[in-house]
Amino acid sequence: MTQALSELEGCVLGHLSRRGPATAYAVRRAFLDSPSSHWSGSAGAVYPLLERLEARGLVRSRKAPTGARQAWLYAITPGGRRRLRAWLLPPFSADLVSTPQDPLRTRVHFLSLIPERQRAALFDAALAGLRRHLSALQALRKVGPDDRRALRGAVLAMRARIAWFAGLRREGARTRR
Amino acid sequence: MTQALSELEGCVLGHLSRRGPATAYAVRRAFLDSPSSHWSGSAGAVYPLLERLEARGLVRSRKAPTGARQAWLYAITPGGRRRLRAWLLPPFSADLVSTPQDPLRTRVHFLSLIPERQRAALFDAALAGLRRHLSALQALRKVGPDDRRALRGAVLAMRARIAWFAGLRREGARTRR
DNA sequence: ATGGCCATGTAAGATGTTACATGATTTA
DNA sequence: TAAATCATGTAACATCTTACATGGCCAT
Repeated sequence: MTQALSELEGCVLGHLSRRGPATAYAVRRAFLDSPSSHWSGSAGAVYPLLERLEARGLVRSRKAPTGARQAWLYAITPGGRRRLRAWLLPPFSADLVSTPQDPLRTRVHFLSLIPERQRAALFDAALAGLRRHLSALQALRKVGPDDRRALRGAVLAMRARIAWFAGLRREGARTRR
Repeated sequence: MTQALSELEGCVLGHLSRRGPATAYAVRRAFLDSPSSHWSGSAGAVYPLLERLEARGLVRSRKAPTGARQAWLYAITPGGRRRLRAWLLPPFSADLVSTPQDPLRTRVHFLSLIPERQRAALFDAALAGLRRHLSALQALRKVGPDDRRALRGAVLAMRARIAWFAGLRREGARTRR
């Protein structure tokens, strides 16, 4: 009962809580405009999601004119705020703190399938890509303190991945001689 | 055309490449037994996935007795090996190197919704969970060099997250006075 | 006034999950 | 030999994605 919020549902409720009532499209824009978004903000995700949240009583909608057209304006309910707080606050389930999935790590699990002499090129390509992405992150000028704090976490995560691959490359070079 | 492999497809092909022909159940076991698995190894994922791979010519199956029952034994094909190499080796697409999703970071994006006085408790709960998970990682005794290298990446990622939250807590303490 | 983009959705498909069914094998 | 577990799937459902439809708005 009282099913927990998914990540996407938490983000949508969080958006409504911070910005006030919004149309589904405005919620989509927040995802479409976010540089770090893991989700595409696709209409087929957001519209049904808001309907589900309304069926659960976490948001309420009313028809409202946006320009000359009618659209549904969604607002978070008191119950929605309670659920959002439960999503945001401890206790944190194990999958929140466990190691996030990393597609490069997935590939490292199969490194033995790659001939030794090709591995250095793989490490270098990964390092180049990781550094490029880190630069892009650091070039972001986030406005709010929330984004700033989250961005710091992303930067630290990227530095850790770079240090990891740098170590792999050193180890490979040592092994090869 | 020649659709790229998904993460799960890459893992399954990698397993078949390393271990040789296997039944769908044996592939499932690899996921079920893996401590770090992001995937559940559910039957409903693995069985149809192998059928899709066969339809694409990347694996081939034959009926074979496993004990007294018949089951499909899947083997990777030469085309499957080529595709697996393309999945494993550079060039790496942007989403491989971009910051992996972190549910704690998602929540930090909404930290402003939490009263200041409750944030320290949040940071402490996160730190406790992160440290517990790091200990569990370090307690693992992985056998192969692949797992050892991947595990090092996971440990570094966890240390980075811990350092990040430790910083957030210090910052919060400084702000509060 | 019209061609292109913005806003509001809907539909179809991909890919995962949990739950179920069922026969073989092991264990108490 | 009965119960539990293993092995082999299938089915129903959840939740994303991309692609489509459609009407309003804006710039030329």
